Amino acid sequence: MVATIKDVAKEAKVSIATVSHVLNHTRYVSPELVERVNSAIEKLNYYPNMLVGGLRSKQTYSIGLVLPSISNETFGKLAETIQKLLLIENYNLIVCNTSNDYDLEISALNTLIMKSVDAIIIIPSTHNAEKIVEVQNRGIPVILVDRDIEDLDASRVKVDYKKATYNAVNYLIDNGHTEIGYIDRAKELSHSMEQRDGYLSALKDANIEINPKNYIRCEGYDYLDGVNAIQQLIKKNPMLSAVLAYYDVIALGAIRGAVDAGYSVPDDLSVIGCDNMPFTSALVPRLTTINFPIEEISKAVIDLVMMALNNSKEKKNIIVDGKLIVRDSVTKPRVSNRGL
Amino acid sequence: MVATIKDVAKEAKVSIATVSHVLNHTRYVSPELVERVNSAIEKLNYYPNMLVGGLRSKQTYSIGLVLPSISNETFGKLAETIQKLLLIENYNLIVCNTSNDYDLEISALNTLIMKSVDAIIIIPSTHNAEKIVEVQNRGIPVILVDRDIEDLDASRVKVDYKKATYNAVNYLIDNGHTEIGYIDRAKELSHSMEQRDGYLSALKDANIEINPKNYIRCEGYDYLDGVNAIQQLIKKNPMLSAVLAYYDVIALGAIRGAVDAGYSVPDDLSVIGCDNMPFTSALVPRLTTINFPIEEISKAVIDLVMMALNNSKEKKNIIVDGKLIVRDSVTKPRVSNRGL
DNA sequence: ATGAAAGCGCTAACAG
DNA sequence: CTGTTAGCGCTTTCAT
Repeated sequence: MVATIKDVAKEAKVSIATVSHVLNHTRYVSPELVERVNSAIEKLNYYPNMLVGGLRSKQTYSIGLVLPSISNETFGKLAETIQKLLLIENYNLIVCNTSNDYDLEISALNTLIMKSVDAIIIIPSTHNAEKIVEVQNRGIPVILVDRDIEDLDASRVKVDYKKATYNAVNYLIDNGHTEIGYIDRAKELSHSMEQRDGYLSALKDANIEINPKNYIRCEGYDYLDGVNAIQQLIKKNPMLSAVLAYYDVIALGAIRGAVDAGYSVPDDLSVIGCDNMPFTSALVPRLTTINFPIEEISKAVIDLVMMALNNSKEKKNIIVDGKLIVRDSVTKPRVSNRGL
Repeated sequence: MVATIKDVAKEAKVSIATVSHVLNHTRYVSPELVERVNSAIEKLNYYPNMLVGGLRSKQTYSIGLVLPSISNETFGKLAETIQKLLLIENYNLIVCNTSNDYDLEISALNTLIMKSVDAIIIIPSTHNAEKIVEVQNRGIPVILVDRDIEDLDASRVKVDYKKATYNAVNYLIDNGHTEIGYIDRAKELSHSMEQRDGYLSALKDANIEINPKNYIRCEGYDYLDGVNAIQQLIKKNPMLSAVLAYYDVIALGAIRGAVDAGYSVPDDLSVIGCDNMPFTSALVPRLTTINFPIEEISKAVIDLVMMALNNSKEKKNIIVDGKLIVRDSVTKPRVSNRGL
């Protein structure tokens, strides 16, 4: 039915070894034979089966990508960028969603093991390194992205969230804000700790007292969670003049919630988001946000993957900057509370 | 290094056939042997290699998904939903982006052939059926989603865009609008034609004269393209009181562009989008938009894939509704132009 | 410079 | 009820 290497060999009147070598440029073949093989391939419409390559304990040219969700625009874009770069190197991507669920993460990892992927890129959903270590022990290199797992001997690419958040809060302080809220994620992940760290350090360095009423944790990733969070925050501290959200969609919800509560944004409430998602620059007001440098991260990931694929045992830590994108959602507070 | 079926057989002191049958429940094996095999599997941490199954010309349990982009939130969500449903049936998804480019689509299809996928789900980027027919001829079933290719003998899942757009325009007419703009995509795809058809039919059925000044084609998928489009449209026809955009992000841009031009939305300009992307319900004003029923489409796709995988030669056409989600971005025009 | 043939890990037909 | 064995399509040694 579908042509195999045997058919090509027969058609070209050569051995299958010759066909294989023509396909892979893996030893000298005389021009005439190359020509005959290529015609046969074309005539029979032959495509080599990539899976068997993997059988001979070689590469499968598949890379696994495990992440919480690709329907999140940021992660979707990341997946797409990584895929495009990988394609250049002739690798394919098998994407697995975990929905931030550890069991799903394990089953994703198991699937990728069974699919004999050459490497796994993962945005982990927990701190649990056990399964990842098992994967590594099978000889599959693992690259960690965006979120960290301590004590794991793996290459990583991360955003310097502490610095990014520190800068963002500082920007609010420079604008005269002192009652600065922070909407944090409910789940305790490495980057949340870093971000919180940046928030607290910035306040501390500016000698602003830390007010627990300005801090809230937010359950989900839907804008309604942001609506809810900001309204609670406002209730707890009516003096609140600025707020930082861990995710642009939450910031969007915060704006919506503030508007619904009769606030004007940014005049009554300045808002900063995180991720620089495409829609943020179109909002009214345009959202000031922390950039998530997708291209830079993707390139770094590819570098690390290729390094691992070249059997380098070396591990590398790449840190990228999350710059503040200044737009229109931050102004000076109506009445400066500084010193009150 | 990594355990194979042989190692398991040796460890369990049975034949590899028995191990295989225990793994696949494909013939009776006595409880004692099952027990021994399972212990051996656990002890050796054995995972079957899914790729070899495909070698024996069986299934690979991989399905290909070819679409323009997963960083588009709608397609990303679609990919994720399809993947989740497929996972229940024990299939994995290999996602390929085409960026609406035919050459990339071809190379994606070639890759999927070489990866021996069991079926291909595709949102095509052209009307060209040639490569798809080749794929089918290799025995790989193809399911078309969202966009159509005429004269192709394949199963399909589509939104009734004509009806959806007809309804949306009718809703504007019912609200008293007569100068209704339409921002169309530049690329001529099946669904654009259907949408334009719906737009024109609705106007015609309401005896509203078709005004070419109300129609514009828009190059890209960025919100700035929407900004640009609406500003041109306003310039061409200052009487414009409502506009329909082919994509929520373009609608977002249209709002932004209208606001920048001194319009108030919806008071001066009513706007309807398309896709019901998550951010639309958080916008100020909340966007009225045509729903893209992701769950329903995904389920239909899975049904068709499973049907094809069961060797059914039957082809099926599934049409789903794109309902109008009424929110706050449409009002009656300030001054009704009806009859002017 | 090319071919023959041994496997890669597994399934399934065949044997007992 | 279980084991033996012939391949699946290809890569790679070994031989020529």
